Amino acid sequence: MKIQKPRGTRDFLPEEMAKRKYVENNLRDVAERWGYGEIKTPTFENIELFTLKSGDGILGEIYNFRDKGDREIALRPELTAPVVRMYVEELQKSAKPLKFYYFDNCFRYERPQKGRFREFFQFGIEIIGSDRPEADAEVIALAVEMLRSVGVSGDLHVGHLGIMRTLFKDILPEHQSKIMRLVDKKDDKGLEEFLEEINAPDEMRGRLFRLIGLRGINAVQEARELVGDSVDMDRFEALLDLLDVYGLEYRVDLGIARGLDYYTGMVFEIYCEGLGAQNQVCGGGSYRLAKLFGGEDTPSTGYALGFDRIMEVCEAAPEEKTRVVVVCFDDTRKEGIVIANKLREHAVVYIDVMGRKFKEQMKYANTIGASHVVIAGKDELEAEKVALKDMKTGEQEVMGVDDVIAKLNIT
RNA sequence: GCCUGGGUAGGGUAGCUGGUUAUCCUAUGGGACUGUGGAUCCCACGACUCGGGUUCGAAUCCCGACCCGGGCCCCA
Repeated sequence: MKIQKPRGTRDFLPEEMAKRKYVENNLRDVAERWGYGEIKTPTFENIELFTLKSGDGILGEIYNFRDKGDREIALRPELTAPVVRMYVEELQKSAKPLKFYYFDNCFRYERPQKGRFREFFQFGIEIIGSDRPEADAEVIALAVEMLRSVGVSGDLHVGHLGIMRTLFKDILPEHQSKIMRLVDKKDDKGLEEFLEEINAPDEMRGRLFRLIGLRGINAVQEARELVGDSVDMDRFEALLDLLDVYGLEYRVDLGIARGLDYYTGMVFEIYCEGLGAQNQVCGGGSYRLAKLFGGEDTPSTGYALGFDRIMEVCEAAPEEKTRVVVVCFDDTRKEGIVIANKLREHAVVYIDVMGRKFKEQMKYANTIGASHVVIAGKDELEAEKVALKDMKTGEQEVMGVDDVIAKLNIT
């Protein structure tokens, strides 16, 4: 029986890897230019790192195992928690803000479907140490810029959890989180029923429903009327102001709840067409996790891009490289290798390793789409030259290897 | 975990109202061609996802598992 890759995993062949690498490099480049430094955390962590903030309920979605030292280990299901762990463990006293980016694989035990795999890739950034609107705005602008750099445009939705939370500060925390979940799902009916069930005050109910329905430019003003003035309101307004400075198009959506418990302030999501049910390519917000992991309370903001989903929708592709095939004969194979090596300093060079005859080598050059063939035959070599053939035009010319290099660099 | 569609050589397919050696295209390796590619011809390679059941006989019908696609749940 043939061995197959595990469910929800993928192999990436050279052609696709070239494209993925290209997109990855573009994202990296943007992150670097904005002053973010790359970090790498372990592929697996102690499982508490992930259960601490989300409870045991998430165990069903985590790849976990007990190692030989009887430690409970989890393959990382996301990267925000590891980054904060790293910060708490070794960077708490560093100059703020800390700005990191990462690109790595994550694992979740879920039913695979379009844009969702059990091993998937996230490209994300975190900025640690600032709770100011400037940090929030920079993060959002960076997300949009990254997507733009690979030719992806999406709908940006921006919200703020602090505003909604002021509405039900008197409600039990577990009820709050259930409400957030329902809000995030846009399940108005379920929300109505739940509010009924926990006997929420009528007055609060009405305000909540009006709040999560708020959209567009007047949303802030209306929200202010609904929940009153607060630091969060001011910050949110300042944030929107800054988003205008960045020249971003966005939609205020106070109904974003992100389904997660740890976000505390600004939250945002970016959606794309053409991805079916999994249309979110980016999600993030500001949070306070450091304290939970045993550090000082520290504000942070970040997001993760769904790299695989970006690959689904992005058209960007690397330029085709110039390929050159060195063709030789049985009596010139060694000379061919030397010439190929010299040319490799300037181009992508192939040389026969199949023991093929001259004609077959030409054929191979054609199949791989070589732009040029360098023929190293006895006659040419005796004159210290080779023949350069242009595969498009069919023209051929005898010249020295240095001339070949010069010629290839021009075209 | 649930609902739904599907699984035949590396890729794409025919067969699927059960019945010889499972069809064709393409790709790949080799040859016709010994210093000039894309064409043609020939040869080779290579598949019924797995397991059980029904049957004299299963790629074909039934059940289960696995995997893929779409949707739900979930999405830290």
